[in-house]
Amino acid sequence: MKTISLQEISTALKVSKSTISYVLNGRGDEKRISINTQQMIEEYAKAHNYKPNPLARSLIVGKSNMIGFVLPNIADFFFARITRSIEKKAMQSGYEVVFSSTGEDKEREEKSIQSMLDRNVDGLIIASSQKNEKDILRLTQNKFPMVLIDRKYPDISTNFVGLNNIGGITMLVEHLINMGRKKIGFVSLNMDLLTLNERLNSYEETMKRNGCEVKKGFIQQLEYNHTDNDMERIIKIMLSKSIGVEGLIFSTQFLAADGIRALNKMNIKVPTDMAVVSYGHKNDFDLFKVPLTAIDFPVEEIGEKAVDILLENMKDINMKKEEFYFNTELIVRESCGSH
Amino acid sequence: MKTISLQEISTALKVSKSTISYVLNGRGDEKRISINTQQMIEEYAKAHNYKPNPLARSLIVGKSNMIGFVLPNIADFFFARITRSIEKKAMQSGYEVVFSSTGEDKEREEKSIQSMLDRNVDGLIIASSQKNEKDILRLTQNKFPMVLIDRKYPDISTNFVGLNNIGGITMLVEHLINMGRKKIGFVSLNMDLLTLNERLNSYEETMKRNGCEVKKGFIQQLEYNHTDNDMERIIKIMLSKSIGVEGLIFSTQFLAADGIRALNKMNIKVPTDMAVVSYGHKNDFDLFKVPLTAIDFPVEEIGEKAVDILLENMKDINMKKEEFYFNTELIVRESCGSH
DNA sequence: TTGAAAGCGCTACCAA
DNA sequence: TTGGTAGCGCTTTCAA
Repeated sequence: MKTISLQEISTALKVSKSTISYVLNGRGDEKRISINTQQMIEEYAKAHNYKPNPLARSLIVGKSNMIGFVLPNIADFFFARITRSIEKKAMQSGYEVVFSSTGEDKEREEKSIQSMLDRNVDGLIIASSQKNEKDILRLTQNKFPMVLIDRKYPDISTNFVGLNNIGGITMLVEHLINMGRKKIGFVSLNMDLLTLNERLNSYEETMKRNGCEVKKGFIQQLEYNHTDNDMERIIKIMLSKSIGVEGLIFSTQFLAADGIRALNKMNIKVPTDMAVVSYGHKNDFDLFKVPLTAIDFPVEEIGEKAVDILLENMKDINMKKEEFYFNTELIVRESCGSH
Repeated sequence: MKTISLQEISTALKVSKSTISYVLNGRGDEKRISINTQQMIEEYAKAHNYKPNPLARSLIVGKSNMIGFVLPNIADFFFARITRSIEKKAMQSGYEVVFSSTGEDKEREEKSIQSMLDRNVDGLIIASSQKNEKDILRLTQNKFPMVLIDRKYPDISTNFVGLNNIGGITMLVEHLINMGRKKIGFVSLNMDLLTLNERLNSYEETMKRNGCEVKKGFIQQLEYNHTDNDMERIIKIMLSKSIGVEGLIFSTQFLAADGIRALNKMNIKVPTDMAVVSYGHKNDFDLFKVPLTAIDFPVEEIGEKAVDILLENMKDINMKKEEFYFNTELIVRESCGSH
């Protein structure tokens, strides 16, 4: 299990540790170590499969070759895909990734960040709970290399990679209107996330701009941990005579799937009785009873871009903050009627 | 960014580092440090939010409070869910998790394992590529705490948590037979994984046991990175007159979704023209055009059980190897006809 | 009841 | 061109 240490190869080769360290760190020429010793050392190291102890090294140089990724939940497919792309991209530059799920909890997010800092990560990618202004501010002020993804703090200027929510929702609303629906409901989560708020605001604005009234009851917000019953309840409300919604926008792909499940159970015909669209895409939307029209967006790309910016930031502590928004794409299927 | 160090609190309090270390590690009474100094130290530490540097500590004690999880791909929903459950369970015992995706690649798996070992992880959970016998053997021989999940080496005795594949496939075959289908095809991946082989063998045995012939062409294996066309091609083959399959078992949930996609495209009616079942479940199978009958299994539980066994193993290096198989559950929907 | 000092494995400075 | 040595922040042995 143990790997050979600098000390051991030093005594074996009768060469000082420092010399070996220089050579193995590619500073042999710079330090003008003779070509012979260099070769000897390198051969021995390779032959004995020497790997420097990253802990010892990290302790002294203050770096770790690790990037930390703090996210709400690794079991969320959206974040799992981002994680993979971060990992891939980071690996290409010789970095490893440590991650930690926070469950949208402030304390756990604080702990995760601190723990990664303690482990000397060289940079941080954070999909924050948006309840942890303190740490984000602290990191920013200390010029610690960091990029936020998906979740942003409006009052703090940071690197950020996210989605063009406004464009996406606009497409959705206008698609529904084009399909002849004017009374459009909006189902979201009651979490205070900027990304969700942007979607809601964009819905309201686009409705107004198109001369569609947003009646009381058109907007419904569910708990993050809602049940099937909760979903049925709010759909029932929106279908009631006084409200009479004819089209439904779900603000996340998970809500959309839950919504379809409820509609099926309540025997409400899509798209005849109710047109449905989803902000966010799932792999099997095309296989649904009524294939679902949805906004898709680049997921892997978010992670890749975040790593790009982070690496830049690691090179240049004082770099200008960069914000990047990916555009979304409307995938039209059959859930709003024939097209 | 920097946190206070032992040295700093030592000079501030005029107490030696060792004393402080003892107290802060809960060995104050054992070392018979006076209650006064103990209190003083603890208060000061709390007030200044002292956190021992995990790197320095790890370097000396050879432990890290981290569990390593090596897996094929974090973007695979199955593994993402397991990762989350491992993380949750580990956290309850004060451990953090580092993970690494290997992409089913032997070299990358070796590297990941070595890197985790170098970082002094206290134990390893591995969903191996099954191409890395060498490391698994080495770890076993060195009595390094480890548990394998999902992927197993038949020739090496290790801790293991997996699925009762045989039971699951048996249910699937017999369900199809009960629904009146005798000519049943089996679609799998051409990867040499024990878990996949078990499913294939179980299919053949159950067919035989029930007096159903497994004709040439009944068994089809696709590349891991197959295209939609590949899937259509093999379905076409199985549907050809000479073979004439009436029911299809897909050996993973991903294959099943791809298969349904192909059947839809080819305009083959499920279940009339073709009954379909999936070994493995996806969240939205119930929302499909024809809700899909599938084998479901506990996913989170695999991770939890793995952590349980690993913690045991970390406590007792010489513990008897434990193998655990979770039973699967048949969820009957409509893809094999009315029930 | 407490402290001094060694040492984990490495890097980096200063000497030689 | 190379080596000695200090020190990263901590734990642990031995001495006081």
